[in-house]
Amino acid sequence: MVQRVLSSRGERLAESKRNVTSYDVARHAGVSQSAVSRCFKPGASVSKKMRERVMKSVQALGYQPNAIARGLITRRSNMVAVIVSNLNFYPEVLSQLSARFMQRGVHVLLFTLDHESDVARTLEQVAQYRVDGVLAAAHLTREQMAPFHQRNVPLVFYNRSYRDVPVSSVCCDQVQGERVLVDLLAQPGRHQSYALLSGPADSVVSMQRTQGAIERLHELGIRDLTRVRGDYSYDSGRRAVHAIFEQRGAMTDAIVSANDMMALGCLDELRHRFELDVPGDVSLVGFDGVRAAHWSSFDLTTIRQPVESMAEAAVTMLLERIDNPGLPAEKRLFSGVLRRGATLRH
Amino acid sequence: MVQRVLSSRGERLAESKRNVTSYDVARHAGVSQSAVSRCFKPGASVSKKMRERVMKSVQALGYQPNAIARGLITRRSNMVAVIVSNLNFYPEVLSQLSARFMQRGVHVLLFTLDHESDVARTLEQVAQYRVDGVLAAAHLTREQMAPFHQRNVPLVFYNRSYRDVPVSSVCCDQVQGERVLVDLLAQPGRHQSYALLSGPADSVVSMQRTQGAIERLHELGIRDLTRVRGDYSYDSGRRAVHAIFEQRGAMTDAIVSANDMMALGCLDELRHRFELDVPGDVSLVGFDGVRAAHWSSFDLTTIRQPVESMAEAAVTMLLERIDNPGLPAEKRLFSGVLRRGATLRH
DNA sequence: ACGAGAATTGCATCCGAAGTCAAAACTTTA
DNA sequence: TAAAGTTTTGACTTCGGATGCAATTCTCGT
Repeated sequence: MVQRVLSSRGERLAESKRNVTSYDVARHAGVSQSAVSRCFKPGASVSKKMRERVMKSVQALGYQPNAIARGLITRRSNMVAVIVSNLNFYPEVLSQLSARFMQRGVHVLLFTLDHESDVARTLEQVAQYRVDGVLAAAHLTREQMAPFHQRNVPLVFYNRSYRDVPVSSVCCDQVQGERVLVDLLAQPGRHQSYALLSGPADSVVSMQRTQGAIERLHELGIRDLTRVRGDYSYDSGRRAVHAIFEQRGAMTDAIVSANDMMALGCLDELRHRFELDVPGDVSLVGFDGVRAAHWSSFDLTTIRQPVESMAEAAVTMLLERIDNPGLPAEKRLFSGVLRRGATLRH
Repeated sequence: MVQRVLSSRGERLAESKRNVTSYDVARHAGVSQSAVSRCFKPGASVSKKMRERVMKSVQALGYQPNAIARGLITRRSNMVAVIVSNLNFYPEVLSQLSARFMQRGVHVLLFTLDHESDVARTLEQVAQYRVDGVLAAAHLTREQMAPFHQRNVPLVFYNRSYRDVPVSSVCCDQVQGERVLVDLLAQPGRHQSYALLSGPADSVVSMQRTQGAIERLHELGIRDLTRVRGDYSYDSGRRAVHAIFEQRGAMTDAIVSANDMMALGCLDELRHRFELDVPGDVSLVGFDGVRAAHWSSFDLTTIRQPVESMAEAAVTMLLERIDNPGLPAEKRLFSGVLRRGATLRH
């Protein structure tokens, strides 16, 4: 009994809550549905009187146009998919992207990928929502991009560039950044023995940074270096110090880390576990310019990625390509900005 | 001439790229559109033969059901809005929420609010997209929630609770957490002079934490304390140390910070600028349990919010209410977990 | 092989807004 | 004031998939 009562009440509620549609507004205002629709289209042919009348009914009924229905007929969802590989690593980027999209009235459908997630299924979902464009801060294979190209859905990559695929991207110049760092480290007489701490094997960014460093070290005649691999995390940075010292004894006096997080892990482990002085005993450089690198406990020497400019560029590129599907793919490369901290020996 | 050719090519492209619909599949397979639709509805009445035939055409044409169109007819967008006030402050939360929603096949429409953003306009957007539910990790006024209640859109708050409004929320018990911290600090003979560093004036969480601390200090007979205000950031933590010492000279030997970020700022400033020993000269506690609090440079004593459990609870509560609109509002309160670091004098 | 009953399929309609086009209302001009 | 031109307005169709219902096909028992 109670159940029956509740359920009938639920039904009545359900009915009363039915969203008001443009038809409801039209009826209330005594005009046609088209008229209501036109009142929400900027630049449409509507008389002042009509607009007032309609708007009054809109207010009265609390009408909100249904973006889903609109999207169906206009074939424009006004949404973009933002795909990020792992939020923890660089939250600023997402924050920047989101703010800039919102500011331009574009909505963000967020997709996060971690190691367990099924990329194919995720991309299927992206496709099903008929987003107007895709901003990917994650690695996609060529096959995975193909559907977007076929459907003419603009795709912009953030910090992933594909040498042979004509796809738009906004990147920080990883190679050049590392070269700058290596040049600093390798000033004559400064350091004897180098270690290179790279990121996960499947990270193109890590690969580029590592390659950039190696390349420049080679050019400078330094071929002998310890190499270890981490996973971009603070903890892996700590572990890496052990791995380095195991390979070389405690000779190493310069560490090049593929990102800041690991560099901070190294720094803490060097100082607190090994009781070494940085930069006195070991010099250390990172890459990214995360907030914590600036903290006075660390004051890390690093290359700061110009996140604001890059986010702005990425958002602009994507929206331009949505408005103008004919635009060719374009790669924009931003230089990182050297931040001289106190983790580098003089 | 070239133009003409290109444009005609463009048109053909444009046509060929027109998304394939269930009608296209139906025609290709020689069945009705309904049949195609049913093949995508789990548990629908479809014969094996039919399903095979349809799926073959689906493969052949690369058909992807249009989630927008589906949403229009089913009145279920399968999207929830996640509203976060500022990504920088606690990225883990968003990461957790996103992963858990995705895992359950629910899509996340992300809205970020900063101080400049127009909350009303943002909420209007949320409403227009007919999301199935809203998860808010941001402060909303009662008036701002009202439309969701009226439309029966479930709303769950993350770490904001409203005393007098029957709205669902998942919170960490800020008050209890602070009491635990204060009890630790205030063990007999440990500290002489307390300072309280609170967060932004408009943060309810900060208010609760601050009140919790004050309350317990009062109960313990400690009424005399320095109070300063920060904005949750590391830098404001650093500045706060100056403000505290200006008010009291350097007497203060216990600082209660309303969050970890500010606590880390304090810690760095105390150690590196004031060359004080923590915990030797000053004890310090934070709140949140952010990653950096665990780093060996800091090893902060704090209360860790059980982010995983809270995220899981929030997601579950929201989805339950979407499936079952009759469920009453519910407030779930999680206790924080004390993390004993090394910033507290013995 | 036939008919009752169950399982499958297709037709028609709906969701809610936008766009097309012709009719209606309003302006201007002679 | 009527004709011609301009602006507004409304009827109808469309977007793409879901669903109630009737028609069809398939099972199975006799």
